[in-house]
Amino acid sequence: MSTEPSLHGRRRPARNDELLAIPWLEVLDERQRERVALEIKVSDALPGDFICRTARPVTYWFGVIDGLLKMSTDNAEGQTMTYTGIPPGGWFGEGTALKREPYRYNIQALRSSIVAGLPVDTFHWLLDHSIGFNRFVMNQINERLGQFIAAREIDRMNNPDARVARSLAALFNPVLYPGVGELLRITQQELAYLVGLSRQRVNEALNALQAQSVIRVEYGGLRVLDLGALRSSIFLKHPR
DNA sequence: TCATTAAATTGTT
DNA sequence: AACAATTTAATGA
Repeated sequence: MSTEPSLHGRRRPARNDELLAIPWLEVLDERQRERVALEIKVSDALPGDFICRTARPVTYWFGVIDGLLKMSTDNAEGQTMTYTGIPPGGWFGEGTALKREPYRYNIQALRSSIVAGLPVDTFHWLLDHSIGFNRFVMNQINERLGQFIAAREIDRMNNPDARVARSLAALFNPVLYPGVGELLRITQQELAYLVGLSRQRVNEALNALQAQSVIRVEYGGLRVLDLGALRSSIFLKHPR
């Protein structure tokens, strides 16, 4: 418990290029889009900054414009458990926003990030007035359910290469994280934090995946070549 | 814009 | 965990 990190950077209106990075804006009609765009707030988060914390009241529905966040929680023994990373294009917290309950997770920036927030009242207004928005949120929740089931599977795998592969596949999910595209900006150290392995082991796994032409390792990021293979882990037998 | 230097990231033991 | 090698970012003329 040293220095308390700031809750977030100062909030400001969203710039135009930042609005373009918000996937659900395009399902709204012009009137709704114009109204909502004015209410979206954006903040720059530095590594370690909290976007939201457990037990705090809901203020916003959040989305990642750029950067990388992690979702975690502290258990009774005081240990931090990391659940997932959130790359660009990802929106989260709709569960708590829907119920107007306190946040159940900590969301922290893993690197310098740009985070957008839609006030909960506006979130509810959209639910009441836009069918497209409802469809987006429903689709989002459904897709995440699939991810959590996959995450349980990942946790039970003992093969580190498989864990890295499946965790990567989750981050490359085009529905949940449309801002990622082909190239995921993430360092091997950051990925190691998310997967729960050492950087060395992650490096080894990544090179194995690269050798199978499933991904390409780049400086400061990873490029998917075969998302299906990443998901199914068919390459895991060591063909030598 | 280019060259130099510092910082970040990766590869390896 | 330590260290060398490589890549990018920052600086200043």
